[in-house]
Amino acid sequence: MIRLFDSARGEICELRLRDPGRVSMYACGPTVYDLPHLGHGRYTLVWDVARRWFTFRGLDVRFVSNITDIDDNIINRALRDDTTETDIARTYEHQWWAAMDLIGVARPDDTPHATKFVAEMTELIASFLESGVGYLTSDGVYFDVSRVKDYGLLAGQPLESLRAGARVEANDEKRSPLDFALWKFAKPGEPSWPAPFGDGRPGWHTECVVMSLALLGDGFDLHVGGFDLKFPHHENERAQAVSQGRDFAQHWSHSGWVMVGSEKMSKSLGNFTSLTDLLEKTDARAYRLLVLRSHYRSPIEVTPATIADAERALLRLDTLARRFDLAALAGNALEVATDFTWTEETGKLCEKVGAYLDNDLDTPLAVAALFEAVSTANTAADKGEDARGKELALAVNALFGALGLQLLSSSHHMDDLSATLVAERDEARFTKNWAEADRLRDELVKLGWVVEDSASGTTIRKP
RNA sequence: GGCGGCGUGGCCGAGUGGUUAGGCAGGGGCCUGCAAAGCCCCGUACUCCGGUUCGAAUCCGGACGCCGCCUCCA
Repeated sequence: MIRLFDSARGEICELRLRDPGRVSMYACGPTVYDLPHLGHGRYTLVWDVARRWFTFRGLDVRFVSNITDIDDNIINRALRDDTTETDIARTYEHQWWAAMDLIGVARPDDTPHATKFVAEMTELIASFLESGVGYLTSDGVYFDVSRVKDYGLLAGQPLESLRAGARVEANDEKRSPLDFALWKFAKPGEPSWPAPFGDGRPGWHTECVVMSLALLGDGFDLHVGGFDLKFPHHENERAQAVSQGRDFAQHWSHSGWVMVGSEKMSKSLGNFTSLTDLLEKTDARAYRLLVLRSHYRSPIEVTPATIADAERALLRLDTLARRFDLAALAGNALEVATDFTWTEETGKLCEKVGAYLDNDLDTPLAVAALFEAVSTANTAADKGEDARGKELALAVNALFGALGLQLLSSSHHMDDLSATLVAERDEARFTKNWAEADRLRDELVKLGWVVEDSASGTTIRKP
């Protein structure tokens, strides 16, 4: 049984499935108007891990995550860059997937694009106008939140108190500052789609409710995203669905944000680091390990220091992979080692790690248990229990693999010169010519290698 | 103002009332020709003030500090 904190209920509860054995899961994807930043990296990693874990548990997961390819931000960016909205969306969607591939986030099963669902959106909006839940103003169509009984469910407070805190609204045609745009009429030169109530473009909240219901159907299992989407975005998605008497997501989960110093990283604060930049100078696996080492609902600091810390921890795992000659498991692919054979000892490890992960995706405890198993494996091998060490190492590899973290035994290819030096050093050591052996080691170090000796000879690796 | 969260050893970061979190860094040792890697040992921490309890980092009350949402935001 998988348990997960539910933002609507405010407690950890069982993830109940509409169809036993199958998980339908939706994550709001990016608006493609800029490079993805570390916050995008965090939420995609968190839910990639969840998806992988569900899959490892034998569940058939259908994961849908959209691309918002029409939005005010895209229009503004196109104006700024003196190009078209289509060009901006295409450019940054490409950047998005490139970053996702680098960071090892598996592609969703479906990636609906908002512009491909406009017909469904206008149909929905028309029905809102008909029922009176939606209303026209001079600049678009708005949704009357007072028409939804339990509006504020996700925000955790009633409509009145939300309204009390709302900031002064520029648009005085809205009945309430909490009402949101379903549709925005196009200004001259802006991209627009035809609609009986006036040509224009859909509002963000309408895009996601339409796409999630279209692909996953009413009452799908799990809707996820970053905490900052909980209100108003997710609240508004839900409001639209329930105002039509439709079942929406049965379970809501939100992931914590990335902090910069003591502030949340966000587009509006302008304090973001692009994921693309990070991945250029860092092993992407370090970011995944950093994310895994904290709980998904807690804020994390991503700084050069915390990344370096994760990189050194990763080194310990790669050293294990090298010592036991572990095969690198599939990175971006969602493959699960279903044919893994557990021994009594590794079975217990799997049980322990699994219990942590089943309980609100407690990756920090799971990772701690795996690091303990690394020590156990090394100790076993040190004592000459090679088979036992190997079994443990294989299990650690399989379980990290289930979380999408690849252990690498050789991440760097040895060039001819280095290979020659290694061979010469083996010869020097064999003949106990220590001076020559040390000289050759110095040469290898100068070439950027870390030299390690063992009974079977010299091995080299990058630091 | 409303709602929610956080405050743990040098750093990062878990924590279900009592028994080792884990990682990184640091110190000592084993191993090694010397190293590296690995292994063993070492820190006795929980913002503050009360309270409950045989016993609290963990529960209750209060104080202080910090953060987030209520506006676009993962």
